[in-house]
Amino acid sequence: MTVELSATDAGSVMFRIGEVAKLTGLTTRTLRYWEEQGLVTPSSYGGNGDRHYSAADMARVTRIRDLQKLLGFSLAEVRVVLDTETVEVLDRVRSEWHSGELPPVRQRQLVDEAIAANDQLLERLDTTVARIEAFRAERMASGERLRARRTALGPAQGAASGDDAREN
Amino acid sequence: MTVELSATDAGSVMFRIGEVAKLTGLTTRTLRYWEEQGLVTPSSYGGNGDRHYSAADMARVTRIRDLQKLLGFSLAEVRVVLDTETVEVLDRVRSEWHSGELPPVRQRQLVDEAIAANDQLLERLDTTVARIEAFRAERMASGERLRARRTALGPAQGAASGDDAREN
DNA sequence: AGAAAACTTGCCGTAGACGTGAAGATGACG
DNA sequence: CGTCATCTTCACGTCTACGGCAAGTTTTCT
Repeated sequence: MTVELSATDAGSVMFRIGEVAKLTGLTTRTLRYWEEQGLVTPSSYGGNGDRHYSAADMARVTRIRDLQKLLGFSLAEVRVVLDTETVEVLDRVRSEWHSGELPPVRQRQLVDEAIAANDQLLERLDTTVARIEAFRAERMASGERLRARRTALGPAQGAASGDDAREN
Repeated sequence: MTVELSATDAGSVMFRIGEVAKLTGLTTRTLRYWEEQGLVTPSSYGGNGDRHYSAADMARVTRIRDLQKLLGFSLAEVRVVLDTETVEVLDRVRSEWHSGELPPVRQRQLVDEAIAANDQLLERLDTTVARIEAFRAERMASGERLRARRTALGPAQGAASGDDAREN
């Protein structure tokens, strides 16, 4: 049960690709593919090139997985979301550490882009929710009709004793 | 603007594949593919084999599209949903035309199955909406922070070439 | 030490959901 | 009657998101 960790980077805990796979329920192939697509890059590599994932990397991996599996985003869409989040983080770091590393014009541009992307995403979310709600309403009505029909069909008799008489 | 309709079937309005494509935003290839996959079959064919879609067929097409695009269902999953809906329709038809064609036990069974499938679908809709709402809340907060940061960065100054007018 | 496990980089394969012509038949129009 | 727009049925091409194998290296276990 010893969790195989490599802690070469300044004492911070690092995971190997196999561990990340097990912990996230993904495959190593998927992780390499995501890296290939520029979605998540391990923060360091070992001598033979083996990947060392930090806790932050892990978080990013699970985030990608959630966006993809829970929200049904394509990897391209995931990329957009992560990019705006990255801008946000970078912006915070920059403003806290030493504001003014890159020209303010560029800063404004980045933030504006992030805002635009975010708004677009929000819009999409709203229309999607609205449509799903409409569909839900339909299904509710459908369920009402079905239940009415069932009560009209007579009392419960589905729980017969063990051996059932097969009808056709 | 003449909508090309073919009304060969007892006066009921029929659409040709191209019209269905335009009205639904799909392609003719997609419609043929769905038919090939047994998802939607035009209720009649012309002499040279051209497809005639009824209004009910159209409804089924848009339903498939919504299930697929809004809820992220695969065509296999769509098939399941449509099957239970078919049961519901059959039940209505049966009860309206001449109730009692097949044994009530079987009727009850069918209705129960439809109810179960419907409830399952509703559950999935709810969890999906819940996830999206949660994500939406995240993004809203993110947007707040981004906007705060932007106002902190100073007034609009994209004066260079005027491609700045991004406002909502 | 030496086997076994885990990792690496290729590179080709696949399933789902269509796209994209090709080649030919049909019906409407001037 | 020729042309044009649509339709038909193959049949191969494409994109996404990986799966899987090979051949080689490194790490870990005993």
